[in-house]
Amino acid sequence: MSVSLEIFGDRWSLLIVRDLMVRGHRAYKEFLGSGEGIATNVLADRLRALEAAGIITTEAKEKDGRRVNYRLTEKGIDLAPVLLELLLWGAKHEETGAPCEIMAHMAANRAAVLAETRRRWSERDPAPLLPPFQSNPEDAQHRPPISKGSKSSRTKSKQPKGGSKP
Amino acid sequence: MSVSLEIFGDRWSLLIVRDLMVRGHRAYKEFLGSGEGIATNVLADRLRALEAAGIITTEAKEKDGRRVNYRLTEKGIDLAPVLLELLLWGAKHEETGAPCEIMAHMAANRAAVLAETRRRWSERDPAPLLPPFQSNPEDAQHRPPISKGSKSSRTKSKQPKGGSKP
DNA sequence: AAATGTTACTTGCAATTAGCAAGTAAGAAA
DNA sequence: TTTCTTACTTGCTAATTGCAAGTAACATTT
Repeated sequence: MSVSLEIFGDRWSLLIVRDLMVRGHRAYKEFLGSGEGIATNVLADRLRALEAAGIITTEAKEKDGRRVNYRLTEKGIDLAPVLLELLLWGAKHEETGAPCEIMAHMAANRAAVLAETRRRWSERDPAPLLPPFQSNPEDAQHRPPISKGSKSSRTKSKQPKGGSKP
Repeated sequence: MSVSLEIFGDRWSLLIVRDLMVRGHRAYKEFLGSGEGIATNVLADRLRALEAAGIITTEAKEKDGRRVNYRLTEKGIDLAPVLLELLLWGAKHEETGAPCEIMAHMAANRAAVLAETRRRWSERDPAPLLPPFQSNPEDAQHRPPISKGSKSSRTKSKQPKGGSKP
């Protein structure tokens, strides 16, 4: 466990993995604008570290030569149970903005949620499994039930406090 | 999740929780000598933060007035699934010194392991569930199979590299 | 083709945090 | 009464983080 925590024992690494896994993030700027505001140098550093640890890969492909595609490896997608338990723990014990019907469903159907997560990964399904939940529901614009996402068309607002935090 | 990672999104907090949960740690110096070598000021800070987050409690009781007893709260013991998945992930993907029969057993019997962990917590069972695994097996002195521990009678060797890391 | 915009980063610097060694106060043991 | 233990704190240095401002490579617009 201490070896594992050397890799993602920090504020950001697991959030990056979560963004890859449950939101549909592929590109650098998507992580940058991802709610909680990681600094760009730290993001670059974490992506490098995650790649070095074999948790993500970076493919510079696609027709647009600027863009880089980040993707989870098998080792990375195997973190899904950890992320799920962390999400459920947070939903139970901290006030996240996560709707409790969804959380109850995920808690009762862990295996199905994990299977769906892995399916989305292997099929490169780009739709987010979960949207970014808002802490204060009045500024949530449209929240789909599950796996039918608002395509993450988020403005680049900085959200200095009380931002999204599933 | 980002709220949760604000609490234990660092190198040490989850290791402290693990020491409380699966090794039998109660006292300050036990954490200090716990293999991976946390600095004393950082340990004091993390214990304070974990207490503030409601994950552990500190009782200054016991007949010896110097000693402080650290203990997981319900919220803290609810982290068991997260820790278990992290342990299993590490055993699968990183070379921890964890014997793979034990890991296979835990992977196949998650519910039983979690039930036993919670039982030990509620009954204040002080015996370690898992010993500190060694990376290089030649300096492992005696490794019990499961939940029948070597009472953590460890020398206070500093283990500067390649130490114990379940 | 030139100018402008995008994307994925660096670089430099201030502020926070981690790590180390050395204390110290309260209590217990010799 | 001295010495030992335990759970810390304090001071200092080194590393890490966060912010703002670049920059190189490509793409798009005019």
